[in-house]
Amino acid sequence: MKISKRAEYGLMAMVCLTKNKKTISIREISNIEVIPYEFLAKIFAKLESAKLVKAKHGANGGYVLTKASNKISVNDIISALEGNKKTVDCVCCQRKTKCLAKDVWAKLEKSLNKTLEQVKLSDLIK
Amino acid sequence: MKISKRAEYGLMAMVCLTKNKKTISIREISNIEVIPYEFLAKIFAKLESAKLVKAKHGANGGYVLTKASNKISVNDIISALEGNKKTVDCVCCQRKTKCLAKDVWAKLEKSLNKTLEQVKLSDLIK
DNA sequence: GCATATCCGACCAATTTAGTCGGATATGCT
DNA sequence: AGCATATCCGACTAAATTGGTCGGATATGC
Ligand code: SF4
Ligand code: SF4
Repeated sequence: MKISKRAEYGLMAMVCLTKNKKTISIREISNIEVIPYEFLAKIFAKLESAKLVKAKHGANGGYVLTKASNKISVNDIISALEGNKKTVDCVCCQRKTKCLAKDVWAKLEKSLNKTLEQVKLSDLIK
Repeated sequence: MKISKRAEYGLMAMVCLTKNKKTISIREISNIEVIPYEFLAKIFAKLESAKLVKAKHGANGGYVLTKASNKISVNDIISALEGNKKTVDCVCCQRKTKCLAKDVWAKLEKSLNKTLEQVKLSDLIK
């Protein structure tokens, strides 16, 4: 029940991106937010394949958001970065007792997503 | 963002305990729910120090709930078992930018607890 | 006093997370 | 064209966490 560094860095970087509006390079973000450069590069690779940002190669390149910041939710970002999306991997199930816990996890996950879905990137740059 | 086995087993065991009403030993639960015995013992140690269950030593011993099953929430159980309670460990913060992400984590955690608090043990034994 | 329990701490193996490195590829600029 | 500056990509490693084990101490019922 913990947010990974990947997600934390990712969100911070996205906030950074939102504020700047122009293309900004990983190197710059890495300096501003004090995030290991190589690690941040990998995070952006994921964000890109989730189509949340797009890259511009070459000199003066970097990343920009693909959508307006009020169209991107925190949930989008977390989902793109967090590998273990499911709160519990239900292998339903060699156990003798019929499982009731499952419903709890489902409920939890739903409320989790809902909460994170409500918060848009644009809400974070006040 | 994943529920640990500890918590999953713990919840299952508590449900098991709720159904039985009498003292039931770790050994029995371990057999019924197919959970490694030694591991389950450690889980119960934590549940006990959180005062959710109490032990009876010696022959025909085992565990019972300390409170009525409608007084114990899933959140109580998870909290007792999950080490990394905080979704993000905020070391606020050597970063240059003022952090806005923090509010999101706080909000997330709050909604998380609320959701799990609503579900009582007694709701799970239908 | 013995069988059956919980209790306790150290220990270990597997997995996951965080971070690194080397190099390929794409682009802007002079 | 050629160089500097970027992203891109995969393999690799180190540290932390998780899941699980073991040996023995302690408490209790019969
Ligand atoms: S949550 Fe329940 S159904 Fe799912 S794997 Fe665990 S015990 Fe089985
Ligand atoms: S959430 Fe924000 S304030 Fe907290 S440690 Fe991360 S960057 Fe710092």
